[in-house]
Amino acid sequence: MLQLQVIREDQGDLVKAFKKRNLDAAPLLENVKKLDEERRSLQTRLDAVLAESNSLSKSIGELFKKGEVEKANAMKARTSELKEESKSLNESLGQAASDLEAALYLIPNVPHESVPAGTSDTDNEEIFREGDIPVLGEHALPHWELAKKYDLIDFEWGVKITGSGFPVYKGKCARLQRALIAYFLDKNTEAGYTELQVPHLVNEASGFGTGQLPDKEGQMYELASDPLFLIPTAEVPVTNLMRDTILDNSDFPVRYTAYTPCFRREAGSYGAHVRGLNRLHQFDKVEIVRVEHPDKSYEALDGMVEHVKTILRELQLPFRILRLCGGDLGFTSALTYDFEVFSTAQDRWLEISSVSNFETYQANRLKLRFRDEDKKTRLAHTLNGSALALPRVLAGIMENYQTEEGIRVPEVLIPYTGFDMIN
RNA sequence: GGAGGAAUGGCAGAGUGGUCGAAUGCGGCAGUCUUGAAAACUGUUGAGGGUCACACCUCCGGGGGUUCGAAUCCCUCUUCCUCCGCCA
Repeated sequence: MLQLQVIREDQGDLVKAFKKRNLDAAPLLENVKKLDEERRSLQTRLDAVLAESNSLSKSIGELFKKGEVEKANAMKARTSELKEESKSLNESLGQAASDLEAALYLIPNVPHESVPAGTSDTDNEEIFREGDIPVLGEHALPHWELAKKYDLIDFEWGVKITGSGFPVYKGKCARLQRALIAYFLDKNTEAGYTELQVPHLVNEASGFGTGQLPDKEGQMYELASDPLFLIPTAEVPVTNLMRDTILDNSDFPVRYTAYTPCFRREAGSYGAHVRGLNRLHQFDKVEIVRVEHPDKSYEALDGMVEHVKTILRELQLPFRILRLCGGDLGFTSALTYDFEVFSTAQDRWLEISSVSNFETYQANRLKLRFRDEDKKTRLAHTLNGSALALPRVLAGIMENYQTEEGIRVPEVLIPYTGFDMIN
């Protein structure tokens, strides 16, 4: 959530910035300002009542000590008046505070100045492209056909034991997936990220911390028997590790990587675009998460982009990088780069990574701060990215590496798979 | 799952109704000394709200209660520890 201070001190720049998101923020911001003033005025009044009550209590104590019981008892009358008053003020204050919070939750992150205006994914700005798109010929198959041909993924089995969108990977494909996970983790570790294994269930507080709650609970699976959620991404548990934390300036950079399955309830549409591995309820992903000094976060973002590039380069997959436009930018993100791999057999780009800087938006909810040079506590910046999401990388490899003899295994993965051809 | 015990500042650990935002030690920071460092000594050192700055207010695991007044008493929840049971 946005910092109140930013909204209080705003000179109209915010409204302008939110236009890129096609959002008329003026009424939202005005509402927040109004509620903030209400809250503060209630707080001031409550503080005054409590101050009087505190000092009376002290006097009463002293009077009792001196044995002036009558005087003390006389003062008690005033105290109980104050108590009533503080009780009702406190209730109003609680209401005002939660109204204010609710109003703040409605405001998305401020887009970075480099974010292009636009309404949908067609307005995203391509900033980089690399790799040769293989020529496959007419016999080329999309990955769901390849999965059948070589008996690699069983979607029906998944339906049988769970439901649609929960595929079962078999044989060499399962092995290939395991190889990719190990390879990604190794690359991330090499790049300075510390590997973590984290729980795949999180509590409510964690959902709030990274912004899945209160609005997007429909996207997460919730347990019926306990107030826990299956994680939609490793971002949630990993970033929340640092909730309610004050880092030291020397703790930067904080860099973690984690492999987890990801669970998404989102129904999605049906048709070619969600066939096969394109859209699933459960998939695997290796995530990278950073916490940075505000002065360094964009440098860090660039570093993450470069890092993902080197992985795709090694896998020899044709890819491009998009800078998301305001209309496509996630609610909590200030700047996001999407990586897409070209699938020749599907003749379309597949999103395989999303790298974002959240600036202080998540940190504000998380109360993730650091002590700066002057020893003041300030909010840190959080960033994360996929390095990488498995299913579409797998699809890209299957489709782009297919030959008459079978599916070749990318060079860098052979040490992990132990075989060089799936057939 | 059963029986006990515990939860206090970065850490350790006092504090059982007012003089407690909280002793003491360690750690951190600043200074004295030193060519420099260490040691020693001195000072300083929680977070949030509020204010031009003070004042003032809140916070001793979470929530509720008793009381003029709660870290301290009561209820409740959560978590941790010990013992027993079960189990990968």
